[in-house]
Amino acid sequence: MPKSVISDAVKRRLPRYYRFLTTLQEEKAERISSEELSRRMGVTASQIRQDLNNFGGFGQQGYGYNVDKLKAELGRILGLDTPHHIIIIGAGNLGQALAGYSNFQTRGLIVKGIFDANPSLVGKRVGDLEVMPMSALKDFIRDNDISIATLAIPKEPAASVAAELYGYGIRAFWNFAHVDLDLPEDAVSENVHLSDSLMQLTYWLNNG
Amino acid sequence: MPKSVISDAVKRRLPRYYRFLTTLQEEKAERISSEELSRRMGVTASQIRQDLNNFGGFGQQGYGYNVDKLKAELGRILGLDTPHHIIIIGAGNLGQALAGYSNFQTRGLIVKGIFDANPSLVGKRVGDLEVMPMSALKDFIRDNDISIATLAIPKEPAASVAAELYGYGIRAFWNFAHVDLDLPEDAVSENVHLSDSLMQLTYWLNNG
DNA sequence: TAGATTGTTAATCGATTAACAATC
DNA sequence: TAGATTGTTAATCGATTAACAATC
Repeated sequence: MPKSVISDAVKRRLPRYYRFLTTLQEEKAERISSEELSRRMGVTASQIRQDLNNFGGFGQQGYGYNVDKLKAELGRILGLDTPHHIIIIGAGNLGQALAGYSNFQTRGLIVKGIFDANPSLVGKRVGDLEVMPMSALKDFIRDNDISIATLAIPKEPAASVAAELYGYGIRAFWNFAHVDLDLPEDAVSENVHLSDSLMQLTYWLNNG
Repeated sequence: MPKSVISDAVKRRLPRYYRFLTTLQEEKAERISSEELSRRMGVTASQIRQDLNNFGGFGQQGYGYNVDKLKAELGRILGLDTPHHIIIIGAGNLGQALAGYSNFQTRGLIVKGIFDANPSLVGKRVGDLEVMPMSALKDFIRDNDISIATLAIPKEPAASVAAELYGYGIRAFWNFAHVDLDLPEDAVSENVHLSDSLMQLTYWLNNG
């Protein structure tokens, strides 16, 4: 199903479609037209149809899209139909917050472990997890089928920690460290640079 | 200085330039050419020059860009030369983590207060702040020159809380609630939808 | 069937890249 | 001055929107 190449812009819109479909489902809507969805989402109907047709013809002429079916298709495309096991590196405030983020569980995203290099944090309870030392990483990743590592650590250790995790087989990095990771070709990172995001607001406050 | 209209794509790249300039400064680099910067950042030199020239000619032919000057200019454009006062709504894990986020202070972003609707959290110490009740919002905003409100709350109350804050004069919203805010024209929100971001990774794991 | 709405091709728009004259 | 590198215009590329034939 991944035909030719899907542009990054399209990929980044998929979770938003998924979110609106979830809302429609909660409203017990059975079907939705691209026209009606476009009004709700504030994008063009044309874009919705183009985006979806990158992955297949999920609609039906004269009818529109079946809400349940389309949501299931999007979930499948987004990889939400199979569970993913996640670890968090860094048990500071942010790491702890992410460990308890309830939105994940509902999407098959399971936080299996949390680690910290600081011995004084090791053993601390975080939700129903216990902070583990970095020395436990290798075995834990192997034994728990971990596919995503979250980096909730300062920028200085980020590169070497990422390299270590790569060595243990991790290929997907969710990076909150304020630095861009330089990873091998077969790995990918999604950056959440919080201060970059906040600067969009200070920019706007400054430049109207 | 905000000539014509700056595209969103350009605006979103500015913090990344700023970050690389900071690194160059730490390396005591005095000047940088668009060519050398392009190599470091993995973008084209042409794009760098185009982007910067939206705001003015900060370089010099035959020399390149002065690191200190360019960083200062970018900081000014991003509104980092004047302090911004921020409040955080929601003193859960995420709100607390954001309250303690040290990257902000260095950029003139000052967290002045944190609020929660849950009475059992009110009075709790978070760093050197104390959680305040929602009833204190109005006066606090007026007395502390608050320009940005961070929403670290569930999606259900997000719309009404944003409306309340708008009523108190807030025009910039940093939104972590998993919903898109519908704000009046003269306000702006920057969304940080964490699970949307994580889904970029599950997508990738699924579709290579 | 007729009406509605998709899937898809074509047209437009905007963003990125290339090229080069201006100039330090 | 000659060499280097910007600022900026022109060319290309890609993404968005419009249009409409296909079809449920």
